[in-house]
Amino acid sequence: MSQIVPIIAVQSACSSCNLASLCLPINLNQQEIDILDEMSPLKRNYARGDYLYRNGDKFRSLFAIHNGSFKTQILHEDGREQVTGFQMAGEIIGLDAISTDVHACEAVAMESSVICEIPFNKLETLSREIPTLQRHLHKLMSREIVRDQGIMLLLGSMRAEERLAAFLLNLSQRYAARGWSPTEFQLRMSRHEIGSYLGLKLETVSRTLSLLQQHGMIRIHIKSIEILDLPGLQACVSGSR
Amino acid sequence: MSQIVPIIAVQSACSSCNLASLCLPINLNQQEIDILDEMSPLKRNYARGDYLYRNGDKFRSLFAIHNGSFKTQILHEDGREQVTGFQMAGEIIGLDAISTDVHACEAVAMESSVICEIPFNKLETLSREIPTLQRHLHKLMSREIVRDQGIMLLLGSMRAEERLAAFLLNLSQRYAARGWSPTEFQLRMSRHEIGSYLGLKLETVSRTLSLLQQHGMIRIHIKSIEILDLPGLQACVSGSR
DNA sequence: CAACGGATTTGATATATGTCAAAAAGCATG
DNA sequence: CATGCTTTTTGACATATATCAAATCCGTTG
Repeated sequence: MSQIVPIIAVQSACSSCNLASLCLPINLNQQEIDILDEMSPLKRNYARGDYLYRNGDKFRSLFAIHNGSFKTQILHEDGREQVTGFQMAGEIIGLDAISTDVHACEAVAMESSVICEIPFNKLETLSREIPTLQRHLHKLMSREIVRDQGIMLLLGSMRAEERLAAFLLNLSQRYAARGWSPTEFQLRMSRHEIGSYLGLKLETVSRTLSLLQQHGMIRIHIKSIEILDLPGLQACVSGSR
Repeated sequence: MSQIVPIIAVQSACSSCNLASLCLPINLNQQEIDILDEMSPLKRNYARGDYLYRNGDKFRSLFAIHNGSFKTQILHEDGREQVTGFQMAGEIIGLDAISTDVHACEAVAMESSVICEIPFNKLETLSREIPTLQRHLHKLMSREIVRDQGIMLLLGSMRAEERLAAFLLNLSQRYAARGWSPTEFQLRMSRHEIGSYLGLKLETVSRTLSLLQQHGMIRIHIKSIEILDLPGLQACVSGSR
């Protein structure tokens, strides 16, 4: 699942939260940074279970995750729901709402989190003045498209074991990109949520994780996971069929 | 699958192909239109099976389909492939390549087609000068994200019959939006390609279409399809489970 | 620390879809 | 228009995942 990449490049040292430093990390000159800082985006706390936005909410801002993590999900009229992503620090959510000025999905905090709100009107205005920012915004959106297509590949053509392997590798890479351990981390989401994301039932998720453990690929206990055999997982994903 | 919408609003009367008229249909004033026309995008013909771009090609332009239709697909290293979309007249492809400056998938003509090439550098420059165009580009990209998430929902939580119903409804809507019959049209793609798109094997696609026919929802013969019961198909998609 | 409720694991079984195979139908070619 | 190749349909059977159910584990709360 190499198509699934972190939404934005990672800031390991992000003390202050403003557009220039965290939300849109790019190389700008001082003058451009000053302009950005004037936006002084709002910073807000969210507790586990809080909604960042809901289906149908009016679109005003993009949201950069300062720290913590979120899940995004679509709700279908018949009650079906599909988790479309798990987002972590440094990633930006809300891009789907630009198309209709209304949020097409909902975002829920998976733990205590801090969010930078980026008013989209301001962002558009600024990106007309700062080509680097404009280009960055475009790449951001395009990367989301590529990520989604990677998930389509996963959902459309991988078996349960391959899906789980791809999922774990993706988490591993994103933790590594943040300077955290790529082999030992806590899953923030339940089996049910993993299942929804991967198009599997929670029992299948549980069974398949047990299987990967039996194969010596991982050690897992509830939410604690240790990856023992990264190349093995990669082979699993690439292992055709 | 109301999430899956046409990529851009449709131009029923598109005699000339330039940014102002077809490729990026929006409301601009005359001055803005003149600016756009200076771009005078290249117009080129493609035969069935021709590649518009391939995996790994350097990204330079977006492509607007003037007429005809294309499929886009991802190739996985192990030979797996996933059709990520079927595009028709008025839709824009290539957005995935912005993220890395390299095309992440390939686009193949499904019939004789005419393409308008839109140099992306010029588009970015122009969209800094024309806010309406900038907003339009953003909506274009966001709509692609929403579309992809709709497919994730389909692949992650629908059964074969529901997937086919959603697929047919989506085609129907897009044909209708172009002023063509929403209930009678030719499928441009093979059962294999439909299967790849919907995460099903071609035999399952064939069987399921036969089933929909038995239920009186459609009349299908090879590539000719007539939809007999639009509400029935809608109920099928929304019919939970 | 006991008790409760939700999450996870595991087992037994059901079912939807995949796989393999063959026939039929359609389409292109000489 | 006869031939051969590809696509589609249909059947029989295999298998991966879903479903239903129960036991266990875990975290929370009083």
